[in-house]
Amino acid sequence: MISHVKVRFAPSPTGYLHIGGARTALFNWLFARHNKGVFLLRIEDTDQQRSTEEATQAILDSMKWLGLDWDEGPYFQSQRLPVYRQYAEKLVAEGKAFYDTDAEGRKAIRFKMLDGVTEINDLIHGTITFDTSLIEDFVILKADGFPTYNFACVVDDAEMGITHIIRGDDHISNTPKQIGLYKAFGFKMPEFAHIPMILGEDGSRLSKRHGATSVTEYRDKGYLPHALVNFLALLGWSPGNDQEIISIPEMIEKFTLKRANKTSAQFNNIKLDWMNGQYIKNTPVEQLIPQVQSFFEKSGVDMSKITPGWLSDFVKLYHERFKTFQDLLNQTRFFFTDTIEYDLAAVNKFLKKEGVGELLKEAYSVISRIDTFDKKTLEDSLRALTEKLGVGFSRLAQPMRVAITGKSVSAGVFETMELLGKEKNLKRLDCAIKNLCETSAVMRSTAL
RNA sequence: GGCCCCAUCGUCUAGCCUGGUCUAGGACAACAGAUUUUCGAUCUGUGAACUGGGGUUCAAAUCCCCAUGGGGUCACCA
Repeated sequence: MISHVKVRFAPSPTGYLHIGGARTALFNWLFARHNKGVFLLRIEDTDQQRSTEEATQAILDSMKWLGLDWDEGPYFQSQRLPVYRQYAEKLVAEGKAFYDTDAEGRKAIRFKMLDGVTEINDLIHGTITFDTSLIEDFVILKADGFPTYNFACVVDDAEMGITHIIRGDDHISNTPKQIGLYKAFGFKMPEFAHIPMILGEDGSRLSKRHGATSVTEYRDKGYLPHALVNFLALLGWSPGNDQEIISIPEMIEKFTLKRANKTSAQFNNIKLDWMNGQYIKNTPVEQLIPQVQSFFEKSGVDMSKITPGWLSDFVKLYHERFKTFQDLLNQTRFFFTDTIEYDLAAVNKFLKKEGVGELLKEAYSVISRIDTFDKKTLEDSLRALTEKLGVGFSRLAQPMRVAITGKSVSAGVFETMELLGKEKNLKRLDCAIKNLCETSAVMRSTAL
């Protein structure tokens, strides 16, 4: 454990919190918690054009949803303008910075970059060397009175006592400028740790065209926050063994920068889905129920007639079979609507077969006579039927599944039928029979 | 283009610092088989990588150099 650790996450509120930012925040948080240090949040809103309050809110919401609680802040740089001005003027007074007017007539303060060699002792990369004569005198205070990123960042990190700067390695090239500032002020130098970026699934920089890239999108698609955190933690860090599912306390206990990677990682939705499925399985049904309820409601499903008992059976039946709440909804829409979508391939493969219509008619009459409509009775009577007719049970089960769910893939057919209820089962069977027996038309989306 | 960073299965990674135990381990995905009323569920299994070239060394995935490839950055954006 390193003593007196203080780290920060310092996003700029120009958009939602994306996956890469979330990972940076997570590493800082984990580092702070592991070392019993302080995690601070600072909003770098020095771009008057692009900063928005909605973005700030979205970032805060995302952090909370992920469970990344901060101990200090959020501080807003826009509220510290006099501080930056004062520091900038100090440099001017000492001859380390100067006023400069550009071609457009804007007057700003520039920092005099000293020529020489600057070394960064990066905790992840080791020594990185820069020739500072290649770096121009950069603006530290803009014409609008706002500081630039490099300046505000250094002033704040120093004033706020940040000991370790953990950030994306796209900031490596900013570091010599910031070190120049630290030296000019005589500030105590922090440690730097530049973690690799997260790339899109095709290996290029993460952007909107990669689909979901923001934390809120994953939340809205029905992912569990702990699963996302677990997945993100493993992107660029490893506990050192073969463990894939790691609890937050365990992550905190094992997190060290020494085990952080240098290589950028490609995001992989498929693995995230698998991981989320693992977390779903490990979550007790009782906890899942309210989450399913609210996700379905938000998605426009009419849950008003759903009883607690039914919902409980429903979640139990699908517990091992869904990866995200959105996935669950996609799999089970046929329960909640009278207009089901038939999968054409499934219809052709199982319904449009010789003798299926007759078989379904027999099943229909058996089912219509069942009074106690539960899976046990259904199984007993339907199996008895196929035995009587001398056909394998799957000859009946498959067409029935398609007729009832519209798909060839579903949970157990009896459990599904029980949950769906007698009336709807009969309606859907009837519809299938009619389509098969009375017309040769292809079933598509059929209103029941 | 200048400067900087990086380089192990398709993907995430272990191993690298402290060369030998690596005929390179795990996970996701893929594929095959099993099971089952179906499956995107479950179980079992298979294929799959040290970017290339030089060194150093008895010995290199591990250390050094070069090449190549990928990424980042060069704003009064952050």
